Amino acid sequence: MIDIKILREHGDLVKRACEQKNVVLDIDAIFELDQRERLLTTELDEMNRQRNEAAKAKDIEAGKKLKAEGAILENELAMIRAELDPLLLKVPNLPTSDTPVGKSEDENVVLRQVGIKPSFSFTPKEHSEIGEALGIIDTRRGTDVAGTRFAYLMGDLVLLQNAMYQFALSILTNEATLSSIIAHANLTVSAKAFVPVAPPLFIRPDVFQKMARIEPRDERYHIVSDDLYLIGSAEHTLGPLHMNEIVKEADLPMRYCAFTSAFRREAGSYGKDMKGIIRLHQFDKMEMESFTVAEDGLAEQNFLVAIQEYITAQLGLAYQVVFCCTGDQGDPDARHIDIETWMPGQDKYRETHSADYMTDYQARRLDTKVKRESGKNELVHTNDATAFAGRTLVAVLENYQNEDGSVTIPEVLCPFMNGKDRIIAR
RNA sequence: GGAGAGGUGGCAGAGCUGGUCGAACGCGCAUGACUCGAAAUCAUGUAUAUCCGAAAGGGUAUCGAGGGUUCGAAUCCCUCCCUCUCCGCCA
Repeated sequence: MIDIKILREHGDLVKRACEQKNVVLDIDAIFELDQRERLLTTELDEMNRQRNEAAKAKDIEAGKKLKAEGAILENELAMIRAELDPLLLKVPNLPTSDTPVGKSEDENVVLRQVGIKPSFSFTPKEHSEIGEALGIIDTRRGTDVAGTRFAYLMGDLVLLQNAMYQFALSILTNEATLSSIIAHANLTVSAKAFVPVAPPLFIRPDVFQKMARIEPRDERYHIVSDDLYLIGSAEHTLGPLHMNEIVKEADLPMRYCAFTSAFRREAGSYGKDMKGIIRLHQFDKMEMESFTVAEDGLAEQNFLVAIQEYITAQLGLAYQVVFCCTGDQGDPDARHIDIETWMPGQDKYRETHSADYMTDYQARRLDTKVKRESGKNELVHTNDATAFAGRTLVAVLENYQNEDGSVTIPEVLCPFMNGKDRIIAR
């Protein structure tokens, strides 16, 4: 949730943010409601003070009168809050000042392109064709058993995914490696290692709401019998890890990573990316999540991007770093950066990673705070970012394909392939 | 799933025959005294949010969450959430 004080004092900023993020919201109306809410609250506080006095004096008559009057105020307040709260939840986070302004993803800005696209002496195939031919991707059976947008990953592709997981873990839990990434990216952040986590894949609606990720609900799987949602990313249950806690400043940054399945209904993307495993209802992904003090949040995001770049580069993949414009940001995001990896079979860059910086937007509702050295409590800042996802497998299949239909394993993954050959072949 | 017990401040733990309870005592923590220094000891302080105030300070709300009874609720009632114990089932 946005800081209500920003809305009070800098309504223009909030209005501009809404406009830039394509959020239609009557900020003036929210402001009005808030003003009335504050006024009534002050009034009610004063009335309660009198009530408390009457109660202390055991003045039953005065108490009865004040109670009746208070009930009217309380009613009025409840009505205003019922109107105000849902509106406040819809107020998006403010984009950082360096975020490019734009209506849609078409106006995203490519920050840099890194790596060399592979050249082929033949026409490279799409991953779906390669994978189905090798028997490592089976969408037909996936569809038969679970429906459209489900697939079986088989054999060496599962080993490859596992290798990717091991590889990512070896980076994220190693402070020396993280230090060198930091030095390489010219950043000044802590090299503290990530704590690997196996988080719940289910989340309660109220917590999901606090993460500001429950919307769009069409996109979420809801288990009605237990009123639980399936997570769409490990972020959803990593972010609330310190809900209702006040952590020590010395404990920050706190960094976590988790390799989990992610569930998405893909509502509204019918007919898009129907081939292969680029857009499934269920896919596996390794996510990074971090909690920092406010002033370190931005550098932390740059650090997470640096890790993403490192992983992608180590895999020998060409990629571009894209600064997502305001119109392509999520509501809770202040700064959103994507990594798009070159997919030769599709002849284009495709999003494989994203890195979101939420400032204190999520922490406010989660009530995750840090006790600063000064003794003051402040909201923490949160960041989340992909380490690798199912789409990284797609990139490997397309970039490492050979003319005979086989696929070479990227060198850095070989130590994690359980002694398998360097080639995935039929 | 069945039966029972319980959720109080950073921790531990009273209060729960309604009023003097934002809440005892202890531990921890902070500051000060003592000390060459430390330990021990003593003194003082030590929840969160919000409003008023330059500050000191004060008001209000919060004893799992929400609602109710009452002039007055941590204490009584209802609903929900969670934890623990026993039985059953199970990877």
